[in-house]
Amino acid sequence: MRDRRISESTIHRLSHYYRALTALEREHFDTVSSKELANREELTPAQVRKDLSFFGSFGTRGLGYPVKELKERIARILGIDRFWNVALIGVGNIGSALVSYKEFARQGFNIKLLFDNDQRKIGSNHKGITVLGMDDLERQLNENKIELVILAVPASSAQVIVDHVVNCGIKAILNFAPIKLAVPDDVFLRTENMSMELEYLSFSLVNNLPRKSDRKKT
Amino acid sequence: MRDRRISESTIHRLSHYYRALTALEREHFDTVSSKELANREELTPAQVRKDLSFFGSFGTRGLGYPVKELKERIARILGIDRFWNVALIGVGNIGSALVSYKEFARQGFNIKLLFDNDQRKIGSNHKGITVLGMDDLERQLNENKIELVILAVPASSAQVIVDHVVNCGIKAILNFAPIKLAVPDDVFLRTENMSMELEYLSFSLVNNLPRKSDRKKT
DNA sequence: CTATTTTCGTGAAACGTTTCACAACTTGTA
DNA sequence: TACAAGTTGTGAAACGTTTCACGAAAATAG
Repeated sequence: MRDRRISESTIHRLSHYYRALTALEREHFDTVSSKELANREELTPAQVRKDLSFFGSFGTRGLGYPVKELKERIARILGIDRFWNVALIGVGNIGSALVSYKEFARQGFNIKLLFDNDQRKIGSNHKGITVLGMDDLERQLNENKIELVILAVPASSAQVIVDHVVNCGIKAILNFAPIKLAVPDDVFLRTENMSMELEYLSFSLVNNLPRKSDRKKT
Repeated sequence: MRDRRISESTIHRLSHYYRALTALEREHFDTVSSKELANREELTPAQVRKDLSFFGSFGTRGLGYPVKELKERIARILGIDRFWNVALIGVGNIGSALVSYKEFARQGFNIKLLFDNDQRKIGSNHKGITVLGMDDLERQLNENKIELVILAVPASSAQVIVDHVVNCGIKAILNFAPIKLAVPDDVFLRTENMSMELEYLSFSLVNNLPRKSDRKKT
């Protein structure tokens, strides 16, 4: 074992492989070559092999990779071979869309609790979940063993709320507010900035950037 | 300055600079140093300078960069110094959230048209926009001079619909379906995969991945 | 059984990006 | 004017990622 650090891009590509393998399984393929896997996600065979070899070799020379085993293995690496209890804070436009977003549930992310600090929303019901007030946050997160929090609040209140969430002991946060949030070093924070990709498109249009691929790097 | 190709990461960082500069302008700063700009978006001063120098030098040695000019310049580079006519296809959970997403409008992306192929949704109203049927797509896109399409349809129908959109002459598409779409080389396509960041978080939690700031050498 | 084909796994090479380090320039002070 | 402090712009070095190329292994055909 040489350099034991895994890059962000590799992890993101694992998500792609997982997606492709799910399709391959549905199509009843037993094995898949690095070439086929690469084609499906617009990568190169060498990159697929490098990525997968990072976690040990489970391909068979002359044949390829076993679809089912590889899929399970990647699920385990990504931590989606289990269920995650998720709380969602902010039941506005984005928030209420995310409650119903089936892809999350499909990957094992179960939104168990909803929070908002708008009195008019507290007590209301979304997909069978009752919206709670923020004062109850810590007790509810603990009692429901929440490990992951999705933040869909306005940028203006995001930092205050993320501080509160961090104080409750949460170690992983997905932020949808278009703002840079500060968290302690032991908390994992990822920010989903939906305008950024639109800006990338407008940049491409005005600069006539020749296309390389559809994939994101960071 | 020899290599004339701009990297995807640089473009994404421009979005970050733009965001920071918007805040700095609001805080009435006239100039900003690469150091300050870097701090605000958790980058390094050298990287900020390299990125900005790529588009010509507009900083002043000893002083920094002029906030207002730099912001305008980046807006021009990103193509957000103007308005874009946008159509949104698929008025489901995600789609209807995006109609109300203020950040888009703030950056000049005006959602002008809504489409869906569900008879029950056609004719309904979202934020003052009437949902149209898909058979009217080409005429409506042309008449309204739509340059950019956001796709918020189920993965199962995404490819068919993107083909239709491409046939209408659209050259830039933002896809929210968690699937790899095929488009001709002259069409810009970006895919927003919201599960991917959740998967990254679950990976981080199960692998206790040290954050970048932890690995920085002192 | 042997030859041919397929495909993996991986060190090395190529390529790309970030950081370093410093000359050059601007501002401010006296 | 002279000098100190601050900051850019940029080659060069360091670092990181992707691609190449090929040996090894397995499958397949004859």
